[in-house]
Amino acid sequence: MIDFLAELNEPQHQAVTHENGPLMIIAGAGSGKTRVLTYRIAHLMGSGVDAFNILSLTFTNKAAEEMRHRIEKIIGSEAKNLWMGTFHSVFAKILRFEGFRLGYTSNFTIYDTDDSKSLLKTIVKEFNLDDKTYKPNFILNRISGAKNNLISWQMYNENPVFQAEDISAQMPEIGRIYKTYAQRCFSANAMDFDDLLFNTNVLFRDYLDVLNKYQHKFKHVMVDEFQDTNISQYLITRKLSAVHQNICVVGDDAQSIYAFRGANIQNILNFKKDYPDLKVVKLEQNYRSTKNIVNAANSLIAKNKAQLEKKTFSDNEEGDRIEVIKAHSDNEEGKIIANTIFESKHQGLRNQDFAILYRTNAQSRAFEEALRKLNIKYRIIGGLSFYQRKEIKDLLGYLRYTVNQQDEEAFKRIINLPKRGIGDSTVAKIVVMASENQKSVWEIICNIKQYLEGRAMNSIETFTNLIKSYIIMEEEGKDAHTIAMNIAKTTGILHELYIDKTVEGVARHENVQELLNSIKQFVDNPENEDKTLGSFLQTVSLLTNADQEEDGDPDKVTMMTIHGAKGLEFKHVFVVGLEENLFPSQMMLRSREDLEEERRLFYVAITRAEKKLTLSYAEQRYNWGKLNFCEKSRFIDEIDPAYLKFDDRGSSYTPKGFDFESFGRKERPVVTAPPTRSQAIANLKPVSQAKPAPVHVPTVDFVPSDTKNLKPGDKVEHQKFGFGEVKKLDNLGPTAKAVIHFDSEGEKTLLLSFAKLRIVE
DNA sequence: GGCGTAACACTTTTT
DNA sequence: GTGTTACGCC
Repeated sequence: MIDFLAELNEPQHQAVTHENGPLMIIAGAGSGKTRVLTYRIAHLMGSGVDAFNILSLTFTNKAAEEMRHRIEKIIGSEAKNLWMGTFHSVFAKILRFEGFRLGYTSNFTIYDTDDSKSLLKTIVKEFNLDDKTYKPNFILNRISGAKNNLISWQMYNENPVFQAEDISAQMPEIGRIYKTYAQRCFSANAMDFDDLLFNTNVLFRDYLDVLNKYQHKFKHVMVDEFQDTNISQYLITRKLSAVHQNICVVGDDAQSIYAFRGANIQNILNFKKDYPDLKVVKLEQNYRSTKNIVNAANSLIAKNKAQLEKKTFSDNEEGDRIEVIKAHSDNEEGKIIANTIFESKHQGLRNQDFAILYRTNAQSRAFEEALRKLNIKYRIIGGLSFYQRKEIKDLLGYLRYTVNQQDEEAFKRIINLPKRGIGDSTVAKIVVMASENQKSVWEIICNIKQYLEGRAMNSIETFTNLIKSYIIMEEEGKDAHTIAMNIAKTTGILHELYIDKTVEGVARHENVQELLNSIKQFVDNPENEDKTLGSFLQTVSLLTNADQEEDGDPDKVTMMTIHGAKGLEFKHVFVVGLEENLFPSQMMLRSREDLEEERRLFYVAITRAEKKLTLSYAEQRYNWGKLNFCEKSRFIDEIDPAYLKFDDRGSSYTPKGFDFESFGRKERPVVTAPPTRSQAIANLKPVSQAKPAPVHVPTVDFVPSDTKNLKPGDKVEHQKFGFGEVKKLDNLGPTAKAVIHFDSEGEKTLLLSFAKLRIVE
């Protein structure tokens, strides 16, 4: 075996060679953590442990793949058999095999955040609640928090503490929403992200034979980024390693930045209590950054109270002081940083050596524009990912529905797409029918003429026949690419985008082609044994932001949020937007008052830098069309000023060495961006449109905007039927309904979401 | 009933 | 600046 142990320092060596019994590695930033984990697995395999007995949980799928390749280089192709991946992807795989015990089929759908929110929205609407108080984001966070602490909807509704909290938040109905949400997901044969972990816990709790099987399979369990695991994840790993007791966790409490999603720093702090004979190894030497950067980071993190004792240090060169730039505006901030990058390239640095890190995705625009003007190539990680684009989700919707006809979110997305004359009211009727007859939407539309009539029915039959033809292909065992190609063609999605010659239409067509390509790659990849549509979908829905495909040119400036930068390193890092209320974030401070997590986030940002670090802030910033005046972030002042160097360059600053001549005196960007939607519209219409004077229209309180106040006995006015009285309200069904007795028309049942009613005082 | 247009609301971080 | 909803027209 290759002697890779020689190059390790003492604590690293201990961590790698510790074989049996629980182990905790506290790995400071830049301490060679990835190397230790890689070698540790290689060492275990070298001493006779089979690859398929090792489970290694990472934070991104990409990290897992990289590690697998590194191990492969040391130990050989046996590394292919390692179980590696994110918590979500590994346990989704296990649930595919074992989920039938909980009532799911093997091709269950994974709801992403958008699906979850859309489902919550419909539930709120059905309950006739005000969607301004009941915000899907908030409810989802609440439900997610409950699930991550293993609180089922039953437990949630039985516990008066939660109800008291919800009442004080003006949302007493959250318990009921949670219940309905969970039941809907289940009947749609779907799990959201949190369910993947929650259900794994249920599975291991209720089916001891299953637990036993995996306990014996995984002789070694390793968890990377342990500081960012939540209770649910921790319990899974604890159960899995209960037999062999070979659990190895790696983490750094100073880099815990996911408490907002349920990560629990107590996991690290309490780990010792759960494993009394725990061996702890601390990796404290930073090999990544200069002394200046490490010291500055230490001086900042010292302000935090909750942390384990450790002393990180660097034996590297002293390095430059940290530069702090004050800019007049957000756009100027972009220009200055783009210019700095442009100049630094003469000092032998390449694009790929730079990273621009910000707190929120929305901040990327000023930097994009500035970099494009100087013809500097960049890539953005995160933000709206490829798989969140409308055209992609549309095609994926068809794929999902082909695999799982219970998937109502997919149904709602594709039923009238491309337009086939099936409108909202028809869809609403189908949903009502389904719930009244205790059947799934699919069963209704397969026999639609038994239930409803009207001109949309023929379109619905065409639709079901289309889907049926895809299902047959799936049952015949055709691979994912063949089916997806067929769907893209026969639905007309591809054609519709093909004939759309607008800029966006062309881009969308390309995107769909790209998706089809990636499915082809998935099918052609010999490492994927299961080439079915179901298998592809499960992989796709668990891709992380860091898993984005590259276009082959690696020499680009990287832009991303600090959260996305975890585990990465760059020669020169810019941390931008250091303004009070932006970083630390106003939201964070208002909702959780957790300044320490924001500080750790800043710590993570600083420690990404190898040689140089630049901090910047702007005095004014445009946010959603409004100009805001900003103050310098308190975090800059928390760094020991001995490590800082202040610089305020004006907006007239132009980069040295920028050759305007070769650009024809004009800034002529070679990297062209597609015009934005508004630009495209502006190109179509002349600007000379006179705006009509605003007309004052008296507002009328028509339902549904006011349904929350509607109760039996109310006198109402209907636009068409005139005056009447509410007899009965049925808001338990999928669509809220009211039985109203009208003076002229007699009794009528109305779908409230479409009725035009007004409450008469 | 369906579809196009205009006003409206929304901006934390991610699996 | 962008995506969603509501209204009014066909």
